[in-house]
Order: sequence, then C-alpha cells, then structure tokens
Amino acid sequence: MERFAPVSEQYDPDEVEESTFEYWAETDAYERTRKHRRDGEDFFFVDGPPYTSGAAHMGTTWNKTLKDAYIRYKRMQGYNVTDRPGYDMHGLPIETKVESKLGFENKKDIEEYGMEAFIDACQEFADEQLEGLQEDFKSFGVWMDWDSPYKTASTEYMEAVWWGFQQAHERGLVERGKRSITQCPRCETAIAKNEVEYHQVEDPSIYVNFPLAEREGSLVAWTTTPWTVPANTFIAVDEDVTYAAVEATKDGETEVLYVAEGVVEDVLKKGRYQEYDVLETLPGAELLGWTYDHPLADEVAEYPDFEGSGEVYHADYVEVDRTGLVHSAPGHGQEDFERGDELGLDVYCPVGSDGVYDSRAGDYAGQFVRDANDDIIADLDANGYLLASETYTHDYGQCWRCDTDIIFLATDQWFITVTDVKDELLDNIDDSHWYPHEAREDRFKNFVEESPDWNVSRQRYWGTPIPIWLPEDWDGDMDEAVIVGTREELAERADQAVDPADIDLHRPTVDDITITEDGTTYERVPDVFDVWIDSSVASWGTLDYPGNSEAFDRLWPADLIMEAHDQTRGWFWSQLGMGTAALGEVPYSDVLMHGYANMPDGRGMSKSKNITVEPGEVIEEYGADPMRLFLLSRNPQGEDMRFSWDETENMQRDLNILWNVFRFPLPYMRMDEFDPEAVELADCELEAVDEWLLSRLQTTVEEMTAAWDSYRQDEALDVLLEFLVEDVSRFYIQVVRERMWAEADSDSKTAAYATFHHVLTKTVTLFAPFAPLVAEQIYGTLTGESGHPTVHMEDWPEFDEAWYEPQLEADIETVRAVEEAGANARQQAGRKLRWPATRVVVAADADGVADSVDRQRALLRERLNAREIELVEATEDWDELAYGARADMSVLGPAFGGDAGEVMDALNSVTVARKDLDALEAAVAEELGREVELTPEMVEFVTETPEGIEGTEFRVAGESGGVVYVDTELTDDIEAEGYAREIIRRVQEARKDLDLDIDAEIHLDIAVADDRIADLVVEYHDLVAEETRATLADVDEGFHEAYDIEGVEVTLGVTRAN
RNA sequence: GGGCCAAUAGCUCAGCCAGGUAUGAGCGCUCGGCUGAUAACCGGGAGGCCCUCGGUUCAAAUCCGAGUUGGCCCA
Repeated sequence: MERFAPVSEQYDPDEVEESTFEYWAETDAYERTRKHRRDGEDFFFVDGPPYTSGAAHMGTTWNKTLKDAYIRYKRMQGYNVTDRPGYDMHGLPIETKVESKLGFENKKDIEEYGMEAFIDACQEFADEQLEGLQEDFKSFGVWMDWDSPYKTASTEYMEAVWWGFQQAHERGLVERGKRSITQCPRCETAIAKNEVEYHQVEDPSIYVNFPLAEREGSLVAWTTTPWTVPANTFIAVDEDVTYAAVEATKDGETEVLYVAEGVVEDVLKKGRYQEYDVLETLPGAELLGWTYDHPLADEVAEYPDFEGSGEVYHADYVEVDRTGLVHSAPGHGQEDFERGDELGLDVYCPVGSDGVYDSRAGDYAGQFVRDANDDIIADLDANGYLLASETYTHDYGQCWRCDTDIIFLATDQWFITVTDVKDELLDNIDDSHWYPHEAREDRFKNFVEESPDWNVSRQRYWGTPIPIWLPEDWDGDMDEAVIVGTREELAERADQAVDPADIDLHRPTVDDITITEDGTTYERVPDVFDVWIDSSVASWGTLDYPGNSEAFDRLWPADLIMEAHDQTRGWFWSQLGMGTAALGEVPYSDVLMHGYANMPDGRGMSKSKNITVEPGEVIEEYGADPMRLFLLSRNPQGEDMRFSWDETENMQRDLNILWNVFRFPLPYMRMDEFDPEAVELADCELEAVDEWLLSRLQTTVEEMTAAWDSYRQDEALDVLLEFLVEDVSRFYIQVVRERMWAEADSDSKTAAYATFHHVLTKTVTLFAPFAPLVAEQIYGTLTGESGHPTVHMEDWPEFDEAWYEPQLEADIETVRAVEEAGANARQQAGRKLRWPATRVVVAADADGVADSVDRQRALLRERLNAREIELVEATEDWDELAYGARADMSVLGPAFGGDAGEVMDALNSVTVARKDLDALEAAVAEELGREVELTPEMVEFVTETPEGIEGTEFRVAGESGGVVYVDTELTDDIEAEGYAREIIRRVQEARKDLDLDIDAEIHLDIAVADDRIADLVVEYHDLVAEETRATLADVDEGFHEAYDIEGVEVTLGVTRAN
C-alpha cells in the first residue's frame, strides 16, 4: 500500500473488508505471517472441532473470534502457533439428516440402500457443511490453516482414535458389559444421556398388585411403563420405612394389600375401595425376602424365574410416594439395573434394539413395547392384579435427532472404565489451569467425581469403527480380544490384503477384515464409536499422530484450548478422560472457558425455534470488525453474553474514531512530505504533550499485555479504546492541531508528526488482534513499503521504560480535570471558549495537584484560553470561599454506632467559613440539636463555590482536586481577540465551503459595522491572516457573507489568491 | 428435582472477593458549545426500591439464608 495515500472520508467496513481480503490474497499475508514466526517458540493451540451440520451461529462465531484473537496475539509475541482448525464430522446427527434427505424411516432402509452408499452420502454431506463453515469463519477475518483442517472422518484421524483406544485397552480400561442404556428404538442405537431431550408426554399410570406367594395379600407397586412389567424381577422397598397391611373391601370382596403406611389412604382411594382396615404395621426390613408371583406369568411364559427373582429387596431409590414399593426390572431401568447388579441377579430383557418384544415375551412377542401397554393393562386387569389405571403427564426423554421416545434397555456395550482411574483423573485436573479458576474447582471436579464409565459403542454406521476383533465364542476376557491401534498393525495382522496408505477405515471396509492367529479367527464387532470419542483425541489427532510422531513429540500436550461452558462435561472432560486413559496425562495446559451467546433479551438462541441473531446479518449491518470488537469486548471467562446491536454499532463508531484519528494527519504529512524513516523520535524536540502521549502509550501497552496474559482481552480492549478515544482523539489531537496547521516547517511540527506517526502505528498494531481488517488498511497507509507486508507480522509492542513518565501522566490528568472544570465554569458564566478569560484561578486541594498545575501553566493557559493562571496552594485558603464537610463513614460508623447516619446527614448539610473543626462542631450541633465530638479523621473539608464567582470543583484520580474559578471580566483586548477568533472560524468555514485546499492562499476582506469593534479587530489582523492563510485585501467578487457576531454585523469576502 | 453461573440507569456493563454517602462508566435521551477529524469532537442536565424477602452488622449493591427470573450442565 502507498504511504499516506488519501483514504475515504469515513470508515466504511464493507470497503475495508473487501480491499483487505483482496490484499491478503494478493500478498499471501497469512502464509507469510506464519513463516515469519516459524523459528519462534512453539505454542500448541488445539481447536475444538465444531460439528459439521448447519452454519456458524453466534456462539461458534464468538468462539472462533476469541481463538483468532488469541492466536494473533500469541503470534505477535513471537510464538510459532499451531492453528489447525478441526471439524467433527461423524455421528448420528449427520446420519439422521442424510436419512431424512433420502426419505428413510429406519435402519432397514439404510441396509437396503447399502451401507457403503449411505456412508458416502454422509461423507459428502459433512464435507459440504465443512466448506460452508470455513467460508463463515473466513468472512470475519479468522486466520487459521484453512487449507489443511483436521477432519475426524479422515483416515489419519480415525487412526488417532484407534491408537488412543488401544492405549486405554493396554492399561486395562476397556471392557464389554451389560448396562442399562438409553436407546432410540428408531435409530436402533444407544444414545448418550446428553442427547436425550425431555418433553411432556402422557403415559399410563398403573397400580399393580404382585400376589404374595407364601402368605395372603399383594404388594402394590406403581409404574408408568406397563411394558416393563413382563421383565419384572424384584420389588424394592425401603427397609427403614414403615409399611401397612391393609384389609380392603370393594364390592363385598376383601383382600390384603401392602403399601407404605404414609400412603394408605391415597392408594385405597385410587383403588376405589369402600372400606379398609389396617391390620398391622411393620418395618420394611421385615418384608425383605418375601416372595411373590409374577402377575403376567400366564402371558409371559418365560418370565424372570431364576435364582433370586420374585423377591423383595431393599433399594435406596425407594421413596414414600405413590405406594412406597417399586417395581424393578434390571433389564430396563437404570437404577434397577445397578441394584440388580449388586444383588447378583440375572438381567432379563425381552426387547430388541428396535423396541420390539422378542419371543420370550410370550403373548406380546412382535409388538412394539409402547403399543403393548394397552394389552398388558388389560391382561393385568383380567388377572385381577390391576388396582388402578389412569394417565400421568410427565417429562419423558426423546431422541434429540428424531424425537422418538427413548426406551431403557440392558444391552451389551463397550466401555472405557474411567471410574477405575478416577483418582488419577482428579489428580490430572490439577495440572491444568482454568480461566475462570472456579470452573475447574466447582463444576469440573463435581462432574468428574460423579461421572460413570463411558459407553463408547453405537450400533450405527457413520462413525469411527471400533477396532476390536473377537473370536467367535468369546468369553468376555479382554486378553482374548484383538484391539488394533494403527493401519500398519491392521495390515500386518489382517487375513486380507490391506494397503495402509490407501485403506478407508470406515465401515463396511473394515467389517470384512478378519484376523487369524494361532488357529483362531477373529471378527470385528459391528459397532462404531460414539462421536464424542472422536474429538476426545484431538490433542494428538490434530498432529496426525500416531501416523506422524515428530510434531507430537515436540508439542504435546496442548498449551491452550478454549470453548464454552457446555464443554465442561463435553470436550474438556472427554479429553481429560482419553488423555488419562491413553497417556496418563491431561492433554491440555490452559483452558479458557467462555459462556454462551444469548439473545439481546437474555434468552438462549435456538435455531429450531428461530430465535437467533445470525453473524452474517451483523456483518452486513455493521461489519466484521465491529462485530469482532463487540464479541471481544465481553468477559471471556464463564459469563454468558447478551448479543447487542447497539453495542456493536458503538464499536463501529469507535472504529470510525480510529479512522478519523488516523486520517487527520495524513494531508499535512503528505503536504510536508514527512518521512518517518528519516526522523528519529528520540532526536525530535518533543513537547510535553508529545512526551505525555508516548508515556500514555507505554502505560496502555503494559496494561493491555497484563490483561491479555490473564485471558481478559476484554479489559485490554477497554484500555485500548480509552487510550484512543480519551488520549489520542479528545486530547492530543485537540492540542496538536495548531502545530500541524502551522505553515512553516518547524522542529515542533516535525516532533508532532513523528509522535503521531509512532503512536498511530503502535496503536493500530495493538488493534490488530481485535480488528484485523481495518488494522491492516491503516497500517498499510501509515507504513507503505517501509513496514511489514501485513500488520499481523508486527511484534506486539513492548513497554519501554525510556518513554514512561508517570509524573507527566499525572500532571496531564490534572490539566484535563482542570480544563473540564474550567469549561463548565465558562458555561455557567456564559462565556465561549473562543473569548479569552482574563484569569483562571485554580484552588488546589492537594500539593500534588498544585504542583501539576504549576508545571503545566502554559498548557492550561492554552487549553482554557486564559491570559493568566493563578494558583492557590492546598495549604492556603481563598478569602471568599466557604467550606462544607464530607463525612468519612468508616470512622464515623464505629464512633457513633446507630446515630452515625444522622450525624452524617448533619455534617453534609452545614457550611463554615474556615476549614476549622470547632466551627464545624458548632454548626453540626446547631443542625443536630445536640453536641457531638468530631475528630479530624471523621471529616474531609470541601470547597464550595461562593456566590458571585463562577467556579467548578474537579477531581483527580478519584480524589478531590480543588476548584477552578474563571474570571470573565471583559477588556478591549479580550473583546478584540474574541471577535478576531469569531472571524477566523467563519473564514475557515468559508474556505471549506469553497473547497479550497488546506494550503491555498486567499484574499480576505473584513467589514465590521461597529466602529469601535472594527478598530479593535484591526489589532488582530495579523492573527486572522496567519490562521486563515490570507492576505487582507478588497474582495469584489466571489464569496461574500454577512454575519451577526454578538450583535455586531460583520461582512466577510473571501477569494482565492491568484 | 440437583450442581454451577448471572440479575446494578432506557441499553451494555464496572463496583461485590477484603461491608463505609452509587462524584459509577460508555451508549442512548435532552440542552448548550466547538469547528480545516466535522456523519467527528466538548460541556451541562434528566435518568437507580443495586431482582424479592429475611438474617448478620453501628452500617449491606457487597457477607449469609430462602425465593423469583434467565443461562449452562446433570436427572
């Protein structure tokens, strides 16, 4: 880019985006930046892979923006950053999308269509989505290695999964087992707990009598799943609860029922018994071991009838609710399963993976379980075991993909038994640093402590095949199983010819491979891994390990990962588990856990409910950089974000200020052919404000760096924007304007140019990680050929002690406070800034303030347009002042106890003529109606503006600074200058209206209607001429305009000279 | 139902950990000013049951308890 080239008058995000993207492409900016840091210290960042279905939403956008910003920051600090993006491409969500695209209803349709073709369709779908996501991420300036993302569906990556699994196996952490799992009968697979969504459904609610075998009466249990009754194995009671034997009468017949004492009346009412009699009460412990007959023994010939079945046991999950006895079927319910496991009971489950009863279910065989509910209820009724039947609306789990009601089944699944290494997991957690720290201590540790073994198997197609080969009559001994870890290993052990360089590890290719060793042939189990397993190995999968070990040896474990808080139990956890199971270590060092992106009103975003703010819309409305700035201005540590259109607009305005600030000096620098390379800042004759701005830059750099390094880029941005808006725009530019405008070359002007150029270049460098697009444009315009090809190759600015002047910063802070108060006082006096004040009196409250004012008198005079600055030291009083007092409650509270508030009010309301404690006590006593004893520590005296003088208090660094008084007395000279400045302003306006270049010379004709004023103005003709680049002359043609200035008519004529 | 987090001006948020008058900040609103950055910039003003209820304390936005609403996670 050409240095100091003219730029558009306004910040236009669209234009900036377009030209920057073009520039990046032309110059290979990304590749060059990476190359530039090739020899830097390694920084291993790992991208948490987004799932490849759908476009980037605001949450993903926030996440990627944060990642991009931190990667850029780290690069600027010299690191060689790993920035490979990742995509999570396997799993049921994509399968169901493809199924619905192809019009499939269930697994059989897939088998008919052909597994290979179906998997190809899934691959194609995932690839398409991946491309869309990449384009989304690029659209807001993210720089990652888009040309070679890691894909969980790639052969290299699946191998990384296999390897990790094999490592876990070698540590003895893989086993097959029956578990009660949540099954989607449509998808015919187990689904993870977090994939279960809860909806309100209406289910049967039945009370079933289980007839006691060895004594009279029945046990009454309640259930909402009649279809689990065939699998009833035992009845659970609470041994510490009291139960009642009740003789109940209905329609002349009596029977004995056992229920918890506390619910007798409720149950009997449900059963519509007319009378009842409590025969006896007994503790639950006495019921233990009682036996009963299966209520569907006739219908289900092969009902659970084995050692220990049909008995009463204690269980912790029993509550005195409904009946106080719980129908338990370990083949279905999860708690039932666990208790049955403890009791050593067999697991009986007469239901297939599609939710259809098998032959063991007798009369119900072939029926879908939920469809059998009515028959079962009818049969129970016919058998005389139905006490009551009604319906019940409750939350019930459904498959997140297809909304089918889930069922609980005990089936054979593969597990990684992370519970065996729980202590190691908890130890390893301490090796990671979490931001915010509490998330690790509270949320994560709680979760890990309570987490069960991992069911890693899914009975599906589009996933990494589980690399387990089993002999035909396998007995469950893992030593007899073959677990393959790499392609090479597979090629070596397979019976078939396998080319490791070429093989696709997906089903069905691997399904056909067998292994024969020592005369035994092994076949692969048909399952695939749960998709969560894929991403759990990202820390080595992203490095193509084990296929390639160089990067792994050098980089692993990850230096940094960052995701939202839902990943606590997701990716943060799965990586810890897999890292520990496979390598005995936590695979990441730093974790930045951010929040969720919510709607402006605080609701969660939801694509399906059409409650979203789309990143594309925001970019279109306000631009990519403003959106990024907004996202990066939010606290990234745990807290949810509310998206705000208004705040995004504000960011655009702030960038417009950046644009204006940078644009301001360009015409002058161009005109004077300023060459930043030829001027050494240290050799310039810097003025105080220049030194001040350079010092402020150091402070800004230091504060920003500290914020970045503690993962608070939002605070860094605050500091930067404040520096830009407050220091550069609102102060430095205002002060430096006259120096820039001066016609003649001067050391002062050069110093201003050099300062400005240096500060702007550094400032835009500091902006680079936040707003990479506009930063690039500005940087290019400031540096031209002399800088790096891209701002993103710049080093992160370092704090430079040599330019740091804290005293000067404090001085200017005081100057600005005084200036602001002075402007206020002027306004009260109705005196414009253009009219000089004869004097300004600063009555300081503190020595430091007085010293600062004293040192900066010249600057203050200029800023306040005052002829004189008078200073009243802190130790002095100004005769005409009155004083008030302010209470210090930290002293007053303990001293006065309950009366403190009252004393405070009195103190605050009185005034005295002197800063005198006795006088104050007297005044307070008067106000309060009684004497109080005050100490100097209790009060702070404050100046108050006396009548007749225009004064305004000011504060410095949160402390009272003093009062600024403006004397607005008019003299001839002041009037003369006032009018002259009014004229200058109007001439400047005319110059602009006439579209004159800033260095164009003019002829100026001034006619003042009032003779006295006309004479006064003549005194300032030189000033007017200089400021407007004018020669005073008669102007007959061209611009003529009459103005009313303070009631005096002034006519100006302006024309271009020559 | 359980765990974690949040609630302060119209909006977005500081302040809370280490209790002491909310001079709260920016934006917005409004009135005024400035004027070769000008769709920029500066000053004044209005605007608060600090989510609710209890407790601790001389004193609570801040600490504690219960609740409400929202977010995430787990049932």
